[in-house]
Amino acid sequence: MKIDPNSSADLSAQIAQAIKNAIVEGRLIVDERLPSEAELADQFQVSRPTVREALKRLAAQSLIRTQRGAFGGAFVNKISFKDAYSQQITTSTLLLSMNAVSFDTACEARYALERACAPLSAQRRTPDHLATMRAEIVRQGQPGLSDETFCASDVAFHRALVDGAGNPVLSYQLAGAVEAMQPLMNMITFTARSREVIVGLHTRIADAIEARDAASADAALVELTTYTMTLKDSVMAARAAARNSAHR
Amino acid sequence: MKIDPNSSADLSAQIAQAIKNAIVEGRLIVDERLPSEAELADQFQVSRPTVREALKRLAAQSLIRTQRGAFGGAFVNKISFKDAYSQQITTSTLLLSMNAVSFDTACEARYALERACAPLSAQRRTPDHLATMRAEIVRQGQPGLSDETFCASDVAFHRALVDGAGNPVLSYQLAGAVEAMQPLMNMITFTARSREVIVGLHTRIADAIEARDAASADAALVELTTYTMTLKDSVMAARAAARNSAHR
DNA sequence: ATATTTTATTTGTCTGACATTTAAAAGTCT
DNA sequence: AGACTTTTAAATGTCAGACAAATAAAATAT
Repeated sequence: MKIDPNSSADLSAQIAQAIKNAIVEGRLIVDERLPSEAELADQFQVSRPTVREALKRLAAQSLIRTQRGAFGGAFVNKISFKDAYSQQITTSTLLLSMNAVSFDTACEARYALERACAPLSAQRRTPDHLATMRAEIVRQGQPGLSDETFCASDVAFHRALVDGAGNPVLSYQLAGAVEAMQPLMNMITFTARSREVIVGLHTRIADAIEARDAASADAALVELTTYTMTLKDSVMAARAAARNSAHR
Repeated sequence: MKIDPNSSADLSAQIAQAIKNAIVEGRLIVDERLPSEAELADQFQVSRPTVREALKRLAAQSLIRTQRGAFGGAFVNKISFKDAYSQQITTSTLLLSMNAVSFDTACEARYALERACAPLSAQRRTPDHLATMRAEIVRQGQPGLSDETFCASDVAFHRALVDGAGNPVLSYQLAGAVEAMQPLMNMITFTARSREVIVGLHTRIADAIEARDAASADAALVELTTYTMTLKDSVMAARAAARNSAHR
């Protein structure tokens, strides 16, 4: 592992990259201990604070974990699906908000991916997944629910659907798409009528998944996609109208 | 923004989290300048090195960028699709290798997601996407190609297919699934015969996308999924056989 | 008016020190 | 001998102060 002191990049960034490469290329394996900070400083010919900044960069990506005390140190971290989930969710969320991704684009992506999971979920869902879906449907039908709570339940329903596919890689990929949509969904005010429609579609989806009927699940998801988009259009139109009348 | 000096977590981790929350919740907006390191150290009642470690954590996640000099400092970074791509690819790749995700699981996820893109790609693909796909098909047919180069071309082909959907969110989500599969695909030795089959299926996919025929594209993708899995099975079987005979 | 130099500010890096945590090793008691 | 306690060494976490390097604004010179 070498670094170039004449490069324009920060030393700590170079060191972090060098160690990251070693991990990605398998030269450092899970749970292997890195040299101590003092030894790394020696190897790279930099000071300990610089090494520490590099290690913090890696820790922020869950690539290493550190432990204090004798026989402590920095260890190559086995990145868990949970770590990867949360990373993906924050990245996706910021990506959508900062790049002003349109509701339609995000919505299309989300439901396209979800439809990819539905046939597998119809095959493999367990009673647990069905129970979660049914429970969320009940919650969504309760009166007096805030829009935020309704949205959160919506996310939980769809995550159960996705998890039903029994493929952790799919669940991981979908986590970003589904959760990152939530802030956008929160902009919608759900009337009693629209909640009724959504609960109806959720019920059809749950029924189809329970009956292992992939085609029906897909059809209901398509309808849900369309309905979500028209719902957003009408909410936007209503707001525009309210703004116009207020300005006169 | 407050931190708890009695918490078990590192001060730098707490500070990073506090600033991250401010960004995610929109209290700090894109291109806004954070206070200087000295001011932050003052605010949080810690030393400058500690603040710096916190900032490096954020920089590692592309949440901020720093600039030296007068009127420099740390600025909230607009996370780009490119940033998000590369983060997702390394995370996905490590997730697969460290958690010993089976070839079948990763493969299933990848093709399920890709099939989700195909109908959209059939609708919206530009001549550019088609040209890329055709060019990669030609490359894949050339003799004397190493397995690695063949795999890389395979990835390029499928990325063009995905990008054809014209939905950057989908492209971003798929980048992880497609690229992270590459190390697993690299374990396969592609015989002349198997390359011929794959090129044939790729041609059918490109033809279908060109003809805006979503159903045919889907059918070809399903065949490709099945074929990839049987290919991997036969490679594994051949290796097992070789091991057995060598041991006798 | 333009070009150059100066200056102030800020990040990047280094040195050295002390605090805190932790597990192994040594010691003590029953 | 075995169980408990104390000591110790090694490592990360934190701090203070200093200097280097970059950079843009301000001041100066042409």
